[in-house]
Amino acid sequence: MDRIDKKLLTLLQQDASRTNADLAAEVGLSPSSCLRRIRRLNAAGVIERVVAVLNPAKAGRSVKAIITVELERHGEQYVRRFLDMAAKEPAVTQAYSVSGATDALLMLRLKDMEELDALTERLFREESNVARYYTTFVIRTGKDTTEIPI
Amino acid sequence: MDRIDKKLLTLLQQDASRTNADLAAEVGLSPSSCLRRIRRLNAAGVIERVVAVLNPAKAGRSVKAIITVELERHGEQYVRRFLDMAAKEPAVTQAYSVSGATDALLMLRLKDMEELDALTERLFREESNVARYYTTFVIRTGKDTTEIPI
DNA sequence: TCGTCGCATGCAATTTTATTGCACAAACTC
DNA sequence: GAGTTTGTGCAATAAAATTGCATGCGACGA
Repeated sequence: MDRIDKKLLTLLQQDASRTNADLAAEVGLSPSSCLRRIRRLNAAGVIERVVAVLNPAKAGRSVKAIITVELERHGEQYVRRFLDMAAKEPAVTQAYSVSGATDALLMLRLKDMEELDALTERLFREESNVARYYTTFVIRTGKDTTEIPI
Repeated sequence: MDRIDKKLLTLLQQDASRTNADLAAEVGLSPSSCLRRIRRLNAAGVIERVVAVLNPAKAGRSVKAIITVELERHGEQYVRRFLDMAAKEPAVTQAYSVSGATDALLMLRLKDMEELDALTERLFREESNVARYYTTFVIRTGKDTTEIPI
């Protein structure tokens, strides 16, 4: 993982649709050499996947909401069960168990409020071990990226 | 945006490194037709970008933290100013202003605790208009995806 | 210090993939 | 129902990725 690898990772995190020759020129390598580096990064699992990122509004998911959850029973297996259940929901994009006052945090991508209603209905029913939950809405997005500094 | 477009978007959100011919076969189109659809989705901005997603641990960023922030002055321009400042931090992957008891929420990708220390030092200095902030750590990740259901 | 080994590199040939022109068919408009 | 728009598949072409091979550089041990 030298300087060139890091540069490649930065560039690919910003735009993975560029041609290999283009990237090669930018990092100062030949296309073949550049390609071999990228393949190595792929094989090593540093690059986990290459994905298309959609415009949420144009994909009909403009509402972003965050739910913090306090469970009834806090044991590890209960937390895990809740996370598994939450992860199955397509509208849930992130599901974490967290330290602090609450047990879990969910990030949601919603079409409308009805969808939120239906979702909370499913996740927070009587038997679901949830003591309390707090819903907050994202008003403005200052930043939302998948890019990790290397 | 018919059934085929949606299927393409779903597939590309999961893996955008597949060949066009491969995708075309899966959705039941010819390569040329499939390519034109994808290009149309790109041009329309439905597909915002194509990016490489890294393995955080292998990229040396294993700590994920969430900071909720309460500002001193809550006016829109103050919130915006804070978000802009937060967005400039490479370790901040998501920065939102939110409804509810707090004003903003940040999602962080950190190398270690020192980095958190330095970051909070920068973001929450005396003059920064932050009244209070609460840091929580992600213990377990049940789900973390960029995929939006169509 | 010199020789050797391992590894990354660039070039050029090859293979694979993306792209385009074209003719045709379906849907939609007037 | 004629004309227009829009999408489609096929085949040719262009572009890109991939591979084999020879070279060069640095690390390591004799």
